[in-house]
Amino acid sequence: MIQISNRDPRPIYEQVKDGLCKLMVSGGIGPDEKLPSVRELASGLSINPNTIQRAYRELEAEGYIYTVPGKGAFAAEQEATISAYTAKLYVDFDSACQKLLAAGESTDALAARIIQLSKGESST
Amino acid sequence: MIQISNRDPRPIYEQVKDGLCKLMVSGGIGPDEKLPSVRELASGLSINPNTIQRAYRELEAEGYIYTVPGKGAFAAEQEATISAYTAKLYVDFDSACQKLLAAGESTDALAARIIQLSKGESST
Amino acid sequence: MIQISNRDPRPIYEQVKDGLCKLMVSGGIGPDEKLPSVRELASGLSINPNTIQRAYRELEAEGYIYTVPGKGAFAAEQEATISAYTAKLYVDFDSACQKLLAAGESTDALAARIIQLSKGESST
Amino acid sequence: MIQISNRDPRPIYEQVKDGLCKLMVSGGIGPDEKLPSVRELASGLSINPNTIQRAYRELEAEGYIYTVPGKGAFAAEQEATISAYTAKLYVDFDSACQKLLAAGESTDALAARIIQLSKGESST
DNA sequence: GTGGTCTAGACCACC
DNA sequence: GTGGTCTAGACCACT
Repeated sequence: MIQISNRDPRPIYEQVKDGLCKLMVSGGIGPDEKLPSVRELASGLSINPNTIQRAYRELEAEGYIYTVPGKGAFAAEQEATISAYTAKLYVDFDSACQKLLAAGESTDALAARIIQLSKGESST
Repeated sequence: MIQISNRDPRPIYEQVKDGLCKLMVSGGIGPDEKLPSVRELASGLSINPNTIQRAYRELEAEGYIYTVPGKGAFAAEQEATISAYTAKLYVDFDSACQKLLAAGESTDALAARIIQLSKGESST
Repeated sequence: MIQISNRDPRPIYEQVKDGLCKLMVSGGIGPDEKLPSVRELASGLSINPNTIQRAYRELEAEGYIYTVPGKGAFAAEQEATISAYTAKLYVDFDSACQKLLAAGESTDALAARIIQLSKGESST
Repeated sequence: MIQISNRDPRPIYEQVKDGLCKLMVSGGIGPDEKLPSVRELASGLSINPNTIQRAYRELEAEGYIYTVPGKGAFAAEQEATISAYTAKLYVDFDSACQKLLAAGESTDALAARIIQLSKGESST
């Protein structure tokens, strides 16, 4: 369910973090549900376990998950997770909007595009 | 007129490219107008000339400017420049929107935020 | 396997690009096969690593190779590579032919010369 | 009659040399005919006279023209001029052919292309 | 003066 | 180990 691409300029561990975040936010992984183990995910995605480890470590530091030594990693409460995640997304959103507005695009054009996107949501 | 920040995770040459693009798109530099020379901009921004040159080289490869050896670099025709630039910006915009929509945000919330952004627009 | 000559008026990074292209087109390097690392090739050819890296960067920008940070550079799919490469070569070919025809040479003379060249073909 | 382009990567003086050679070879300028003066050509092409001067200097060194101090520059005998010029062109032609043959193109394909070029000689 | 290339060597991020 | 960025400084070609 997590997509890793070498053509993506982002480092692998970030792609892993992003994939797990999406799963937790969209409900694919509920609160307090166990995440796949490092080894499991590593072999499943054909990625070095160290890379997965780093993703988990950072996710924990950012509060998205908590790990119980000897048991594994678990999704944190969704409320906090979601609000933190969407806050991050809004940073990118604001940046993109401001650049487009500065480039002369109208607010109506952007709003129309959003509606269009919400309908034909297919790729990516 | 171009802002360089080492807190920005992007490499310096990309920040320079972005700054110049903005200037050309917003009309700060008209078509066929001369851009600052490599050395000039380098000393102005306290950046190594090689770094500036890389920005110029890539801008030329992407069609934003054309350079005449011995004379300097000049802005290309705006039509192509602007459409290519906004197309790029829309890629980021679409990506941000899709993630937010996937995270459960409503189209109305995004549209409202755009209007809010268009009002409190401070810097270019 | 790559020949660099300072008698060649072309910059070194172009000679490197050309050499690598030839290798990939002729099958010396198959699709998805790993290219020599930047440092390796640099020391092998007694060239500064920065110069090699520029060649790699441009080859990637032109779609001939793709590079995975931390892993190395790999040859792209051959189909696109070959067609793009021969298209480039035909540009030079056409230009040379047109000049010769304009200078009064006959098509038969050129055709005969091609056959002659195809026989006395020595190096790759 | 001479075309100068900033988009052409070749230096201006080479483009001027090339333009004059073509004129002499194609008969636009007959043997012992006077070439335009440096100043004349410079103002006509909106080019620095130094650049024209360099083109003339090199053409003389290569035997294409001869200059009579106080009188101007004149085209040399056509025989020698043409053979030297076509010899140069054949170097490019051979190089282009060899690369294409090495890339797997057939001699027939090249011969066919030449005939095609000789008919629809329009652009460039 | 301009841009273009090259070298040398350092530092960083990722795997 | 890998590629990516940046600096410093030199040299060349063109105008």
